[in-house]
Amino acid sequence: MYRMEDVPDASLEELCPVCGDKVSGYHYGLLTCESCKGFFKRTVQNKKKYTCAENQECRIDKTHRKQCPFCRFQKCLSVGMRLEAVRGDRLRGGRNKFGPMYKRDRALKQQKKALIQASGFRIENNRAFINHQRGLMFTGGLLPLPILHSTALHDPESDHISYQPASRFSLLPSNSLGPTEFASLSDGADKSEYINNCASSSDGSYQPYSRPFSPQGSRMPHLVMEFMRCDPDELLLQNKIATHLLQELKDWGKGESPNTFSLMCLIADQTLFSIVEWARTSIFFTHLNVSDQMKLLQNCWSELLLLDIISRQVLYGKEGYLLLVTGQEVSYLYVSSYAGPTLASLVKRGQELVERLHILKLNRQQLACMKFFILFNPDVKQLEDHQYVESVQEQVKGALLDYTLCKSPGLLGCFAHLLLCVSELRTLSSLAEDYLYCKHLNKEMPCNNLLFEMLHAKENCA
DNA sequence: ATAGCCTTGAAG
DNA sequence: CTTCAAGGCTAT
Repeated sequence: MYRMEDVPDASLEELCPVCGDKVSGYHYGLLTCESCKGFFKRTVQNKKKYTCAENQECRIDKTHRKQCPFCRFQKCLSVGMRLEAVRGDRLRGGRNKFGPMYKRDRALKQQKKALIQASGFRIENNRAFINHQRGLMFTGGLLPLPILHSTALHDPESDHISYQPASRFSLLPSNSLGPTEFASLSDGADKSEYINNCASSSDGSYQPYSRPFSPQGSRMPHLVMEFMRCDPDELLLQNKIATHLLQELKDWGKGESPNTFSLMCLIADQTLFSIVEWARTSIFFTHLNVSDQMKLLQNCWSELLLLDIISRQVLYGKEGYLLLVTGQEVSYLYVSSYAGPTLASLVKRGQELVERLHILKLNRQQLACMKFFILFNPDVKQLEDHQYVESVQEQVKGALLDYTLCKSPGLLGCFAHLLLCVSELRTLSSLAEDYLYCKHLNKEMPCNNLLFEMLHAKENCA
């Protein structure tokens, strides 16, 4: 019996993010199967136009992939396959500019594997995950984790927690490129490099999400595209936070491990760092002076943190489980057994919000807008550049409205519902802050961290 | 049209 | 030289 880490090339054990078939290598930006590689090539080379007979949401898997080329191609694009990697000149052989990216992705996977080994996680067989979602708890798992393991209520036999294989997410989404790589992609006049007109904006900058074959009705406002560029990639984030967490755990000492609550604080803290980093380097925010930046972040950190958690459930989560930023899944059964009444009701309302956003079919584009909407809150007191913040929020609102109307033309209420969700989020975040503050008063909170500082900063403002 | 296998050729 | 992701070929 093979263990995952003994398999010669684990990357080939992964599944095609488009259809779930066996991966044959890197093709057009990421690991895919041979058939989707061919399909993507044919489509782009021959400039094929497909239409969907259904509602543009056909399920694409190994058996159904032939049925709707429209949805298959949509999925190709949405998981991050690159139009630019299909050569306009049909030149054969050699390498293109994606080479270094593939190399980096390999290194990342290697690192992740090492991480998983070091931490005692057992990665699940992806095939098992796709085929037997129901039975997973009993078959795939075997996961007594060092993390999330210290509460007496957790029974390792019942496998409430499982490791979430990263390959469910797009492995190399368009926005995982660094700035230098953006530059190198956009100025490519290489003879073997096919830059599609539609993939480059008029100012020459790279626009990952514009697509030449986009169906009518999903044209993306320019601003939404800008937001998407600022949006961190889930897999990179997962790696970063998992790495950090492991380091912290090592520092913690061998003997005792932190309790579940402390662990959650560590994770929240790291997430908060990533949120601040996101804001710090984002469009519009960089134009503000530091003082206003601080005020905005102190105002909305908990909303953004909560939105991060909730959106993860909507976009990637599965029923009955809480998906952590580290990729682990925690059964709600476990959560509720652990939580007191306050936390339990928070979690319940959170789940309801997840459900509402799920029904609204929240996607990453809308999420990106919501984050900016929350960040640029003109209600924050004593802003030096109040007018600017207000105008940004108006622009964000406009972009979200445009995008949402394009996306679901029939559903006028969709936009309004999203705003209602933002408002519910605000309520929940305020409750969550209260909860954390109580924890702090009871001296149950670790306090040398950003989470604690944020909690404190607001208290001083109020 | 699809998808498995083949050939090519610049980068390392 | 070897690698391996690009395009090409062809039976289904």
